[in-house]
Amino acid sequence: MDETVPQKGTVTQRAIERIKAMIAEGRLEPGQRLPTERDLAAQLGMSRSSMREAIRALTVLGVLEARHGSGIYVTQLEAGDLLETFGVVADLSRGPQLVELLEVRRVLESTATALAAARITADQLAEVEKHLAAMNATDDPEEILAHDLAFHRVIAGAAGNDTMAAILEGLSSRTFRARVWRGYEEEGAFARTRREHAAIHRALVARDPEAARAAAAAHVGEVEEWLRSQLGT
Amino acid sequence: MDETVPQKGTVTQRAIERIKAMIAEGRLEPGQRLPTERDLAAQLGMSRSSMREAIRALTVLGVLEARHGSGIYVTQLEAGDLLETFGVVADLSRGPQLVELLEVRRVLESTATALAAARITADQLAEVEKHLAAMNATDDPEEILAHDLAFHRVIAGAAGNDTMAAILEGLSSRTFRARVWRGYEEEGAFARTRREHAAIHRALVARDPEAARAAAAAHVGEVEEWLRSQLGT
DNA sequence: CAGCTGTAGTGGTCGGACCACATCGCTGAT
DNA sequence: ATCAGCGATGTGGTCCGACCACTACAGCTG
Repeated sequence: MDETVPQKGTVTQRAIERIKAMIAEGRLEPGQRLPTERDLAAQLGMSRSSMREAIRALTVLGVLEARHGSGIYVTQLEAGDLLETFGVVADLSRGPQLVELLEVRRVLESTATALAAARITADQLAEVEKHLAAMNATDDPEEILAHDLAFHRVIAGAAGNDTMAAILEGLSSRTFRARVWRGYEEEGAFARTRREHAAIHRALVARDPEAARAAAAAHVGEVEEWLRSQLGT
Repeated sequence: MDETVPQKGTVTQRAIERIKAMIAEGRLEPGQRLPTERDLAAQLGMSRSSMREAIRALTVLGVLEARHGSGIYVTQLEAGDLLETFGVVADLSRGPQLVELLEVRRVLESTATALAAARITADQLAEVEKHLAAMNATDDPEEILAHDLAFHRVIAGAAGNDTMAAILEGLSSRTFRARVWRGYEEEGAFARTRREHAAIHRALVARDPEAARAAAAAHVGEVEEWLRSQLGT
């Protein structure tokens, strides 16, 4: 009788599934250290090369973390770890897909902002105001963009849903915003952006979720509409 | 003078960035075939092993597709390709993070259902009804789950935003639903689920976005609340 | 012309070697 | 006895070369 299980897919793919399964079944806890690459390969009856490819793939997915000279560890499996790859989607999307992505962001960002209006603490609100002021105090597009991102990041964080915040972080990834930003700024959109941010801030101060939701939706919607018009060219 | 660029991170990591950049810059179009592993490795001045790890990682991310004996190709970079990995998040999330994930799903699902109410075609509506009927005609949990998933999939597809549909697909991934489903069914929740699905269907037929949004939000919210109560144990 | 076949080229797997780095125990001076 | 310094060990990172499995296509065969 042959005990060799039916080979489905590539060896590396099987290794990925096996490791994922071990984590899903709780046999590997977050933060725990895995056996060495050499041992793992031996356990699953494959070469170290194939096992390394599996580990590399899971590392990129944010499931594992390899520390040179120390070992391989399971990440904390928190939202930030696993959703980091979400940025790749934003980076590689083009044309109509960017609009769809922005539409998703509008939905999530407006919800997050509404939640934040109800839950934001005084400290967090102070941080929001810090970035708002910094944004209005300079004309350097790079700096404005940085504070713009931080502005929304603090708000998303105040919404109390780390998963949602992590997704929004990915949707607002550096290159994504930078690409849209380039042409956007040359239409005097800065002034409008500042007004919109001010409106969001007002709603947060007033602790008015509905106003916050509307302001955030309008804010993202502006960019969305602009991008949509660009595609029609 | 040394021409060797400053080595940042691992060789494999650099290869991943380089290939991603090539795609982002449009030097590699969707569907296009890449040079062979051996050539790519030579071009970037690294070993085939390291290049293979990079390719494997991008394959898992849904950016590349390797066809044994044929070559390596860029995927269509559509929502479905890139967001397939989103299922991993759902598979490996536990406890409070599952609730957060469900909260995100509630937001997106309700929006998608509202959009569907305005845009769904007769054919799509017929498909929805097919799964609704099949779902009510059996008591086999497995089959019910399958039609449940299909029910929501058709609706998400009718919303007209493939990106949103792909994310929802990941959030409703098989194992994710199966895990929640297990205990959920033993509380007579089937009857309630059927009522909720009927409500969603009614809203779609009436082409009433607001009713659809409310019905979908309530539907997901029910599961969300149940899961939240389970964690309190 | 259709079908088969052989062959070159591709990704998939393997094993081994060596390098770079982290860790920890040992050494030896204080 | 304490602790700074150092060296051995083990780990992931990289490279190489070989071979296997599969695809694609040119060329042959009927």
